[in-house]
Amino acid sequence: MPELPEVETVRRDLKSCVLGKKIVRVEVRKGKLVQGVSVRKFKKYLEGKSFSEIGRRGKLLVFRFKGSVEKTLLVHLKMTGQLVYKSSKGLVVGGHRTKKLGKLPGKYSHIILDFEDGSRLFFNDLRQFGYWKLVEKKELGRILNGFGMEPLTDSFRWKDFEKLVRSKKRQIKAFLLDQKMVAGIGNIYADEICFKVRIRPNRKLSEISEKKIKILYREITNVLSSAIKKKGTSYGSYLKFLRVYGREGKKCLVCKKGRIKKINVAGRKSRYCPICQI
DNA sequence: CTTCTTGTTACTGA
DNA sequence: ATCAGTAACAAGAA
Repeated sequence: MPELPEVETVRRDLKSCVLGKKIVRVEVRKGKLVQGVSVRKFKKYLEGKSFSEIGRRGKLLVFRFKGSVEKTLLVHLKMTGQLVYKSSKGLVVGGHRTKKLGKLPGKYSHIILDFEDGSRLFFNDLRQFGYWKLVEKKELGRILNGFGMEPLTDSFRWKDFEKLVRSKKRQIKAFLLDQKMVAGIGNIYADEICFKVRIRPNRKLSEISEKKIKILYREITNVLSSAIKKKGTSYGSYLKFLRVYGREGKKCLVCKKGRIKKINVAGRKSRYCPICQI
């Protein structure tokens, strides 16, 4: 499941592959994954253009076109989306190869871009929740402004974060998952951040001390940036560093005593150590 | 066959 | 206004 670190990894990998390459053909196999304009207009808009920059806001990828500012392409991977690049020599970048998603194009390749040099970009999505959306400037602003604080940037300031947290009474897990609060955190990293802060995911923000809020602020940055260094969990090696996610029933790696519990918080499964987390 | 799982959003009701 | 809870989306796993 791609969260901020995975999406950032995709962004960095893709930047070195596709920027500046002319798109010569667009194949849309599942029209419903194209949003904002009709499939016909979508193809027409992309063909002949090239990307000048790839940005990111939370888990959303923002593709800018060279010499054309009226529209921007937004790509959301949701739960099972992948962007896989294949060079003309057959070198594959991104995604994670499994039996089901192995072939390129495969059963789950729904949008395919062909570049002038013979390389290709595949959008694979098993569950088809992801999307490619062409938006105008005005809507782009509206969408990007809808996200909350962007961690790992200078705008993620302690004073603003403290004010935000102090104005809410929700459970910490619900807060971390809300993209309008802090953008980019999903189920895996929310659990991992809660573990690092030693707070149970169902604890209300109003019950957390000033000291722990400061630790929370620091750990959001720490957990996300160290996951990026490992290229994330789904495609990279951060899996080895997970302390609670996917470890329910197992002994806690820190206290060696507690068994990781799994409870429902904010409609999601949440894992925590009943000894380390209060 | 049924039920559960996954992230996000829309909706409802407190 | 805020927040909790739930259905819906698709398809695979159990």
